[in-house]
Amino acid sequence: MRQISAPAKRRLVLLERLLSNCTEQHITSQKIQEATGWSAAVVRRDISLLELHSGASNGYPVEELRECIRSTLNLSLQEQKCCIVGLGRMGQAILGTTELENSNYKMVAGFDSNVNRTEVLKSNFPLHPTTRLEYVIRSEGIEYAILAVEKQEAQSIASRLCECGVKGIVNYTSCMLTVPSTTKVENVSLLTALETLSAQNAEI
Amino acid sequence: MRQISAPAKRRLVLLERLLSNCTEQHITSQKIQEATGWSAAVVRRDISLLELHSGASNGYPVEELRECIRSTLNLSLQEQKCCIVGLGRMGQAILGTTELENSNYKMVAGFDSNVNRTEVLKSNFPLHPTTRLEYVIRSEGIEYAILAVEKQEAQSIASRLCECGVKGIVNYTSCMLTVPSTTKVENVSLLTALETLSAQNAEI
DNA sequence: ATTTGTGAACAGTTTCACAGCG
DNA sequence: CGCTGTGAAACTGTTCACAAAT
Repeated sequence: MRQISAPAKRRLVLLERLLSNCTEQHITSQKIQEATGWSAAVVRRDISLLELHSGASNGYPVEELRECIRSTLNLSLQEQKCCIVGLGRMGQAILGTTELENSNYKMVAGFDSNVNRTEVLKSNFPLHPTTRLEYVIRSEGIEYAILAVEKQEAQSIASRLCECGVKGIVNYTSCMLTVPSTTKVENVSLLTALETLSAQNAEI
Repeated sequence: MRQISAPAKRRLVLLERLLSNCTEQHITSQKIQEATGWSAAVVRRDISLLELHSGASNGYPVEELRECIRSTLNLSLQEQKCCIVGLGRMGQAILGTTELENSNYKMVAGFDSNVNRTEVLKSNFPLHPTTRLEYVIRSEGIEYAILAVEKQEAQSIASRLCECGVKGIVNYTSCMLTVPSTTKVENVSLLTALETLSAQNAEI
């Protein structure tokens, strides 16, 4: 067997985040159950798909497990290039984030259709007018985009991003994007997240 | 039948977002398939769980369907109160967001452990030192929290939020939170989202 | 002794295919 | 007559329970 289902992949990504803050040397499926709420059986099944085979009578070695998740799920590739499109309030907050330091993701470009912003804002990487989107993404080989534009622009920018081969979009807008199956979308808008929480709490 | 699965709820929330930007009067399951990538059969099954029963030979009436999703999934309740904890770069961006205007969510409080921030920052709702978290959440009846604090504080603040009965947390930190099953978490950190995209793109 | 790894049973979700309805 | 709604089948994911490993 060597086929990791989508739900298992999502859990493994979160497990890797959990392990990154873990101070113990070893961790058992039981401990992971307590921390995450997933059953110990599902945890063991997920991890077995990684073909780690070093879990023993004292549980999984934390660092080894973490490294195994990272390599299997392509979380350890060197320098995956990202860009941010839309430099309004949200985009500016992301510009200055330190969250990607020490990660494999590197922000290499920002875009906004308002040239005033691209000229005035300060950042560690170049800011361009949105007209240069295709050129910069192709020449830099950017694989991931963070979408933080106004609602009205969201779908058209998303389509342009897909067109130039971006593999994934982190969608900070509350619009549902239509994209080809070659591009993946993660919806992280505040409104969508709140509505998802409400829906989960609705007992039906 | 009257049991909506978690994946179906997630899809319905996104479908509601799609409908909110839809200009047509009617929409068919086939059209929804083209926009979302979900199969027409799964769309019909999801919608059938709502017991709308007004789909006809020209598809579902958009406004009626949208309202039905909203009422079934508790998206139409009046004024669900939210607060934001952590007023750093990300928190400040959320402070000023207009995304929740015209929604049922109302931001009513902000918290930060740095009193300088709570005194200096401008906002349409009161900002408090984090020591007042429990008091304000309980007295205001706040149900949802947006977590945008530093990594080190994330788990302890999350536990305090659960303790005072918050039903859902939108987690902007890249930490995996351990919470009781009475509180739901949506992880929307940039790093987690990027890693989830990479994992989906890894062919295993 | 404790914990993993995994066949086999089970539960849940999606797809198929078509009857029934507007 | 096109489109929904839904049994039944197919598939996917989860849980159980225990043999294997250290």
